[in-house]
Amino acid sequence: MNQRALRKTREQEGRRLDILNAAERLFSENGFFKTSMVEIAEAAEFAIGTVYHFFKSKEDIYISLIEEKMEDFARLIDARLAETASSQDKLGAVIRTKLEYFEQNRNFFRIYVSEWSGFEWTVKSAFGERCWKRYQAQLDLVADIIETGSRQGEFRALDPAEAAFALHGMLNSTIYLWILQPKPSGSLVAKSPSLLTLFLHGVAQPGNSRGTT
Amino acid sequence: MNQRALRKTREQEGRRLDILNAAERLFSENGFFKTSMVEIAEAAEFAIGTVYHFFKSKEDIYISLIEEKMEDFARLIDARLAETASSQDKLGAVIRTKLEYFEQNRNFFRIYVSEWSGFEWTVKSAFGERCWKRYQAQLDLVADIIETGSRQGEFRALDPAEAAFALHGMLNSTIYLWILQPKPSGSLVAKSPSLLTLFLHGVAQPGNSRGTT
DNA sequence: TGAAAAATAGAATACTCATTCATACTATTA
DNA sequence: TAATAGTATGAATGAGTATTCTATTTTTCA
Repeated sequence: MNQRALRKTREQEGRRLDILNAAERLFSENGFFKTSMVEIAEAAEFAIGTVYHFFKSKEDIYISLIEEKMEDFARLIDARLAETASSQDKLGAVIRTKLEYFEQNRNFFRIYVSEWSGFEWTVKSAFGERCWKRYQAQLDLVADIIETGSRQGEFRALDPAEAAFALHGMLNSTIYLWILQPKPSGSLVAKSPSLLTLFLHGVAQPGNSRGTT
Repeated sequence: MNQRALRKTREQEGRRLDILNAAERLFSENGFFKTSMVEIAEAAEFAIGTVYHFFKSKEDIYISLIEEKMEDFARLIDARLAETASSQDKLGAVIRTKLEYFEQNRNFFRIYVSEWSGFEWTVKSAFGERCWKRYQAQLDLVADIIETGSRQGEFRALDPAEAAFALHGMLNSTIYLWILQPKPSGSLVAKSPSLLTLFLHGVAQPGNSRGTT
C-alpha cells in the first residue's frame, strides 16, 4: 500500500512540475503579466481548477519557479566551488557554472534577469522576499571570494561587493547577448576563459597600461 | 499674435512634459503594468481624457518617455566623446557620462534596465523598435571604441561586441547597487575611476597574473 | 462491488482598467 | 458681446482575466 502511495505522490509531483515547466516557457516568452492562467493551464494540459489545486495563485507559480531554479543553481555552484582552491579558480568556477547553467536553462534566464531589476514590480510578498535573499546570497558568495582573494594578495584591494556586482552584470550581459542570437552560435560555456581573463586582467594591452588620462 | 501662439505651444509642451514626468515616477515605482492611466492622470493633475489628448495610449507614454530620455543621453555621450582622443579616454568618458546621467535620472534607470531585458514583454510596436535601435546604437558606439583601441594596440584583441556588452552590464550593475542603497552614499560618478580601472586592468593583482588554473 | 475520498473540470463571478465620447468649459477674435 | 475654435472633463463602455466553487470523473479499498 505504501508503494502505491509513493507512486501517487511521485505522479502528483510530476504534474506539479508539468505546470511549472509550462509556466516557465510562457513567462519567459511573454512575461508575468502577459501570461494568463488559462494559457498556463492549457499548456500544461489541465483545467484551470486543477492548476489551482497545485498552486494557490499565479504569483505562487512564478515564485515557486524562481525559487526552485535558484536552489538548483545554488547547489550546482556550491558543488563546483568545493572542488577549487585558489580565489582565481573559484571565480573561474563561478563563471563557468553560471554560463553552463543558463546555457541549459535559456528560458529561465529571461525570468531571472527580469527579476534582477524589477522584483518589486512583479511580485510583492513573503515569497518574493525569500527569492531576493537567495539572490543576495549568491552575490555575497562571490563578494566573499573576492574579499578573500584580496586579503591573500591574489587580487587588488577593491570593494568586494562592487566587484561582485560588476561581475554579475558582466555575466548577465554576456548570457543575454548569447541568447539574443537566433542561432545559438557555439556554446556559451566556451566563453568562460575569455570572461575570466577579462575580469582578472581587463581589456588593456599589458604594457600599455598608461595612467588613466 | 504670433507671440501668443508661441506661448500657447510652449504651455502645451509643458503640460506634455508634466504628464511624462508623472508617468516616469509612477512607472519607475510600480512598473508599466501596475501603473494605471488614472494614476498617471491624477499625478499629472489632469483628467484622463486630457492625457489622451497628449498621448494616444499608455504605451505611447511609455515609449515617448524612453525615447526622449535616451536621446538626451545619447546627445550627452556624443558631446563628451568629442572632447577625448585615446580609446582609453573615450571609455572613461562613456563610463563617467553614464554614471553621471543616471545619478541625475535615478527614476529613469529602473525603466531603462528593465527594458534592457524585457522589451518585448512590455511593448511590441514600431515605436518599441525605435527604442531598441537606439539601445543598440549605444552599444555599437562602445564596441567601435573598443575595436579601434584593439587595432591601435591600446587594448588586447577581443570581441568588441562582447566586451561592450560586458561593460554595459558592469555599469548597469553598479548603478543598480548604488540606487538600491536607501541613503545615496556618496556620489555615483565618483566610482568612475575605479570602474575604468576594473575594466581596463581587471581585479588581479599585477604581478600575480598567473595562468588561469 | 460500491461508497467515500481525491482529483479534475470549466462555467460563473467579480473585479480592474484602457479607451471612448458626449458634454462643459475657456480663450480667441470679429 | 457672441460665435467659433480649441481644450478639458470624467462617466460609461467593453475587454480581459484571476480566482472561486459546484459538479463530474477517477481512484481507493473494505
